[in-house]
Amino acid sequence: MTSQSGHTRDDIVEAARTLFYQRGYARTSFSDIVSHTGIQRGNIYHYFKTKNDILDAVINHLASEYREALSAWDAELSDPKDRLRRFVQMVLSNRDKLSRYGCPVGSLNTELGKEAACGQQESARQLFDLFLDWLAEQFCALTESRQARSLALHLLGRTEGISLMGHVYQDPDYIRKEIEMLEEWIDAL
Amino acid sequence: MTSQSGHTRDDIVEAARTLFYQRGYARTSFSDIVSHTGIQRGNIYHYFKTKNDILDAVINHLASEYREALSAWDAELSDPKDRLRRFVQMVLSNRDKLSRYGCPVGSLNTELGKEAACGQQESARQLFDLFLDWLAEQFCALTESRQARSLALHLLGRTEGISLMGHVYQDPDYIRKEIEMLEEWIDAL
DNA sequence: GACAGACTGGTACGATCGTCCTAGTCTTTA
DNA sequence: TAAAGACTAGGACGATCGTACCAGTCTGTC
Repeated sequence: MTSQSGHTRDDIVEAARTLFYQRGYARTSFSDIVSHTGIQRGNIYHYFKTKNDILDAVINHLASEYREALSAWDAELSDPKDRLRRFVQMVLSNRDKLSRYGCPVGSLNTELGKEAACGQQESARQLFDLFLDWLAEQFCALTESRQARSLALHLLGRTEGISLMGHVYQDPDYIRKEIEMLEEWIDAL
Repeated sequence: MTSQSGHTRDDIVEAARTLFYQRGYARTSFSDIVSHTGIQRGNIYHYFKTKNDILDAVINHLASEYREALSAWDAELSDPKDRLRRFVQMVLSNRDKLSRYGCPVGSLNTELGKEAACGQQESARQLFDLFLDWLAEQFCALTESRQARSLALHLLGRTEGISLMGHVYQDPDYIRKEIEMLEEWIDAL
């Protein structure tokens, strides 16, 4: 392997991503990552100086993953409404995980947005920006408007609310019904 | 004082309530509570055996506070729609705190809903139940329906989504506009 | 085949965590 | 006024936290 880092680094990021999602960042310790990967403390330290750096890598990993998904949708669908439908469809198809652990982006932002966290609210917010900008583009194509961003924020807020309540009440069926309402909302645009 | 506990206990609960809200439960330590109240460790331990017990007390404190507010609204307003408007109005008037720290109930549930938390998701969920049941009552009076609960869940989800996005983007103005939309939704019921 | 640098595995550190104990003080009651 | 029990203050406990260091191994290059 000529380029730096191999699968070991990826393993750390992947495990951390899952643990941060399922337990939250604060409740996940180095020891948790060690026991879930078999990779030793010092070895992890070789790739990341601090726990914060791991969080950084996880966020970047998520960001590129989401970017890929969005550009795949762009390539796959040309109608802005279809793209919006694809977006809410994602919530629907993830409803089991969402009702178990909540929205990865939403819960991460909620945690990092608190005081005296690690000061990475901005990085986490970028994950929202990714979707926000993409959604705004679609709305812009539908209604030539300065309110495209408002519509994007509205839709994001709706899906986040759905994820949160679906998580609290562990109710995939509620998610399904709410997503149907969102689809009707998109149709009526 | 004949009854057990005086203001000391209340001080602990009040400080913990604020700290848990602003920093999250996991990131709040005994030392934080000590330094924010001036009450010594051992003294706190006299009232609460574990940190979990403090959380319990905080949740109960919030619950009774919310119950009071709801019954005050019941006494003050008779029209179900007015009551619903009062509910969303609460979000509006709290928009500064909401955009700074998020929704107390929502963020607490998000944190406690994670794996390997302290197993108090149920207690935290009761805070939602409080509002959910009350909202369902109002919807029940509007439309004789089995879907009153669905409507209540919908409204709660909307407000939680608004709180979350308003928090992430620290945008009280977004909250204001979204609340206006919710008011129109109530009017059109 | 030896040198450099990426990588691994294990240990040790100081700090802080939540918990616990205990000696002393205040308040109530008989 | 003395005994009882609620309350306070402070320190100490073991465990675990994130961080740091280091001695070995693997691997690619000249």
